[in-house]
Parts: sequence; C-alpha cells; structure tokens
Amino acid sequence: MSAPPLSRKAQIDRTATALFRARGFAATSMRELATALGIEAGSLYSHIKSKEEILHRVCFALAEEFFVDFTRATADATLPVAQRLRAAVEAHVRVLTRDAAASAVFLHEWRHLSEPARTEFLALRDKYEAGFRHLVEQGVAQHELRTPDPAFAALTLLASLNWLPSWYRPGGKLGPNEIAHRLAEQLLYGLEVRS
Amino acid sequence: MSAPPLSRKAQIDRTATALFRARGFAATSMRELATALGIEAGSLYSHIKSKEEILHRVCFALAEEFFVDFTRATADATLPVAQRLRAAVEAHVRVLTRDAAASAVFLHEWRHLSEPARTEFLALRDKYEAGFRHLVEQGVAQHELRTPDPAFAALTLLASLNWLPSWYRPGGKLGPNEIAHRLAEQLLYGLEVRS
DNA sequence: CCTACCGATCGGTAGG
DNA sequence: CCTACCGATCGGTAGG
Repeated sequence: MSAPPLSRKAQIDRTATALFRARGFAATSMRELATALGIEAGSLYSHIKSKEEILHRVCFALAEEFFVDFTRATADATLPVAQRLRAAVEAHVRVLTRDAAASAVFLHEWRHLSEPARTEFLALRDKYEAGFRHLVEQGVAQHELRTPDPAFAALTLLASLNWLPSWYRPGGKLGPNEIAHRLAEQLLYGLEVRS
Repeated sequence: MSAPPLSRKAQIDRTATALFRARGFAATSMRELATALGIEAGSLYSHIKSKEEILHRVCFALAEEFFVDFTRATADATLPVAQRLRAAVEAHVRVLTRDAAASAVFLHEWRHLSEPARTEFLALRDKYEAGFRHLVEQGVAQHELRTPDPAFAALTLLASLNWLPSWYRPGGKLGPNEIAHRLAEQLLYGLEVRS
C-alpha cells in the first residue's frame, strides 16, 4: 500500500500543483514554491526549466488520465449506451477525486499555458468532450436518452461534474465511488427514458 | 433602448472585468488596463484607489444582483416548491447571461480578494447557496422532489448552471430565456416526482 | 543545492 | 490625465 518515494521533480510538481490550486498560477511565485519545499528559489532550476513547464506537465498528464479512463470505461460497445455513459461519468468522477488538486489546475489554470500548448490543450479537451457528446447522440438515436440538444446536454453534464474538485476533500463522509454514483444518478436519471 | 454614457469609473470597471475574465486577476496588469482604455497607468488612480477595489466592486455588485433576483423569483410562497425552484434556476441563469464577464469574475476571481473581504464574500455565497438548499429541502418534505441529499443536490444544481459564463456569448443561437428553460428542464426533470 | 545577482515588470504615488 | 518615478518583487541565470 505504500507509494515509492517521490523524485525531487515529482515533489516540485506536487507542491506546485497544491499552490496553483490555492492561489492560482499567476499569483504563485517560484520563491513561495521553493520555501514550501525547504529550498532556495534558484535551486528549483536544476530540476525544471521554467514555471510554465510544471503547469504544462500537470495539465497534459491529467488529460491523458481522462482519456485512458474514459476509453476503458466505454470500451464494451455491446452494452446499452445509457450504461456506457453512466460508466463514463463514474470514470470521470474517479479521475477527479484521485487527484483533486491536479484536477482543479487542469480545469482552471490551463489558460496560463502559452501558445502553442494552449491550443493543443483545448484541442484535447474538445476531443474529450466529443466522446461524451457522441455517447449522448447515440443514446438519443437508440431512444435510450432524450434531450433536445445532445451537445448542450453533454456540456452541462461535464460541467456538473467538474465543480467537484473545488469541493471534494479525501476522507470526507462520501467516498469517491458513492459520489460518482450519486452524481450519475442525479444527472442521468433526468436524461434516461423511464419505462 | 440606448444606455446612458458610462462614467470613467464605470468604464474602468467594465474593461477591467473583461481583462480579469480573459487573463485572470493576478495576470492582468494596471498598464494593460490603462492601455485598453487609452490612458496612462498612473491616470487610473484618479478614479480608483487600487486594483483590488475594482475586483471588490465587481464581486459584491454581482452578489447583490443574485440575491435580488432570487428573492423576486421565489417570493410567492403559495406556489408549489418545484415551481419556485424552477423560477430560481431561471433567475440565476438570467443574471449569469446579463453580464457573463462579470459573472465569470464573480465565480472564479473572488479568491484574490484579501481579508476580510474574502471571508465576507464566501459568507454571502454560502447564504445564497442556502436559499437553493432550502427550496430543495422543502420540495423533498412536500414530496415534490426526491434526492438522497438535498445539500449535495443543490450544490450540483448550481454548479451545473455556473459553467455557463465560460461558454455563453450574447447573440448566439440560443437566447438567455431559452438557455434558462433548457437548463431548468434538463436539471430539474431528474429531480421532480413524475406523476 | 546555495549565493549573488540580472533585467523586467509590478502596483502605486507625487507633483503638476 | 500625464510625466517621472518609488520600492518591491518577479522568473530565471552564472558560478561554484
């Protein structure tokens, strides 16, 4: 159950992520980060190249996690679409709760990426949202879901989930699985056709 | 239909709000703001006292708008609770769409307020959220709504609405009223008891 | 990983 | 509303 010790670089990423979440990327100084790690500001640069490099790594690593877990959750195309959408929602919530600080940075600080990273990031996000949109569209086509506007519904669904990192703390009264289930229930029951 | 001309101070607030939304409060410099207004940085200070004063005014003015519109929308206690909640949702959406830039700042930049303003702001936000929570609780008590956790449901509901300013642009294919109606329909139909 | 430092930029002010 | 400027702080580097 014990994790391997973190490399210095990984420690920097983790501590920076927590600071970026709490104060925002622009308002976090490299001196604050260094102090939090117990070293001097200049020393950071033997492990990283720049402040933005940290943000880049955090944002793109989490994008990767979202894709991997979405793909695994929805892989079985023989299941009803509504069930696959439910699995995608629960997978999304589990990624969000697995590292809430990194998730918050992913959701809110990406705009401080400079070009071309910012455009690449937005393309990834669009592609991920398209995965949800396609599920909703298929669900509507097969009369498992109903909504006047699948794209609108998919965005609303994701937005409803993405507020979680600003709220979730590990060890709270609700565990990740229970949160995932409740959110899926509250958000999808209104979409699913009742028999 | 034409609005009265803006005072210089109001122009500063408006332009700053747009910049705060696009770049974030911390990453927006007073020199950028001055340039956007066609004046020099030092000149800003004959109209305002500080950068944070602008943020303070924007955040608290919008909080006031949310309270006023919520109160008006839910004033008639003789209506069914589900109907009052629906009116509150639509009122919330209309405030969000009335000034999407100010709404985005209200939602995401308040953490750059220094104390005691930050604590005051969070207290107002909690009070506003409590208004929604109480409606959900009443709805459950009167068997008009169903959810295992009214507080959780109320927060999810608001979060689902609050993603709108990052997405909404005036003059799009959906008007404010249609957006408000669709969101209420998608989010509440899953909560309301079907007869 | 530290010391010592760089040029740039920050929010804000004085005086007109 | 501008000019000229302030002390502080920023991200980052050189050399050890």
